Amino acid sequence: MNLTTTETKFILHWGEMGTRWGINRTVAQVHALLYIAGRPVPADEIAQTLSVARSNVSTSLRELQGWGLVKASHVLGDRRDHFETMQDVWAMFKLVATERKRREIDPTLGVLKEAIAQAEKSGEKATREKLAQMLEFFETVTEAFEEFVKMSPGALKKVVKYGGKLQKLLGVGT
Amino acid sequence: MNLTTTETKFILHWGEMGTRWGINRTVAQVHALLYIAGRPVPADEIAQTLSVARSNVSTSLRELQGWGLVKASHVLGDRRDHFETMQDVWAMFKLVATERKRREIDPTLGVLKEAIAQAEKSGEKATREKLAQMLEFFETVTEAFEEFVKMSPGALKKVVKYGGKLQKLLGVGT
DNA sequence: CCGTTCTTTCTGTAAGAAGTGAAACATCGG
DNA sequence: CCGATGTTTCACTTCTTACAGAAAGAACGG
Repeated sequence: MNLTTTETKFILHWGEMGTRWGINRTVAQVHALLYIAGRPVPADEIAQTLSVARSNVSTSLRELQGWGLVKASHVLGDRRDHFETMQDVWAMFKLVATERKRREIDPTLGVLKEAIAQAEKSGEKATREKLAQMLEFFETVTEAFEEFVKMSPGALKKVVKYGGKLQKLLGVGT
Repeated sequence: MNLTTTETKFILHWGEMGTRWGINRTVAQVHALLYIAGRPVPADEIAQTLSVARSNVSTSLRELQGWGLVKASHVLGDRRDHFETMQDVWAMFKLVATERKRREIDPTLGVLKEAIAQAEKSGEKATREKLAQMLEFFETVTEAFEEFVKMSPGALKKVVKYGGKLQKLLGVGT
């Protein structure tokens, strides 16, 4: 697959973004490539296009499949696995966000709850209080987030549009 | 400073969380420590408590100050700088989120816009369209996010509480 | 000023993550 | 069942980042 300069620029940037958010550069690049391609691509073609080892692509694809971002598909007359990603950006985001919540936020909630119980038992009042505040924050944001990802993009846009008014309606200041 | 097991557990977990989100482990630990301490702490005490090099603490504090999360303060009769972090979790979150948006999302919007213009010029219709969708997504989410951080925690809770009803009110499905 | 205390910068080392290529493994057609 | 094709796993290398410790740099007290 031959990339135009535009496509290359996008893929490289996407890779950088990935690293900043704790996602492997190659993984992010593979995903970007599949998004741009918009069709099932065989692994070796990905490797060639991105100039990375075939094995590296294999690992990255497995990772992406683990996130539910990529699925394997097949093309008639071709034994090779092909891979494609969803073309709906909002759906992509939901997947990743939900999965990260599950993998990272939920365990954090657990740790906080445990720590609070422990602090309670050993009479560490100040620490207990701080952890409780943190827990409350996480719980609120988590719930808000869950409402958020339930929305359709259209709904989201309306909420943004009327956001200020809604806040007034609810009688809460900024 | 002597940490209880509860505090240690929290600080270690916070460090891990940091690494998963592209934040240096020590930086995150220092921040957690200051949050738990809830009072100005001198750098050498931080180093001792976390068992890291004094220089490492210095770098981490500088980083945290860059995020606006930590500020230096002074204690009468002590020449050493002391450092403290805000105790309001919501405020902390706002700071970090806003700053990350500035450092990472905004440049991404720029790259996308450039790439779209370029794709337009060179007639890459499909690519242009995909990038445009991505840009639209980012813009919508960014706006939503801006409404979000404007809210007080109280407002947020109400929105969560009435979230479903609001969506119905707006006539948008899930 | 000069010694003391505290802070930051810098350089080398160590730890960790990412990536390659070879080898093992699987699948399929004939 | 065997050769061909495609995929994954694994051991090793490379690259990056984090960290420690030394040295340099400030700030202050006397």
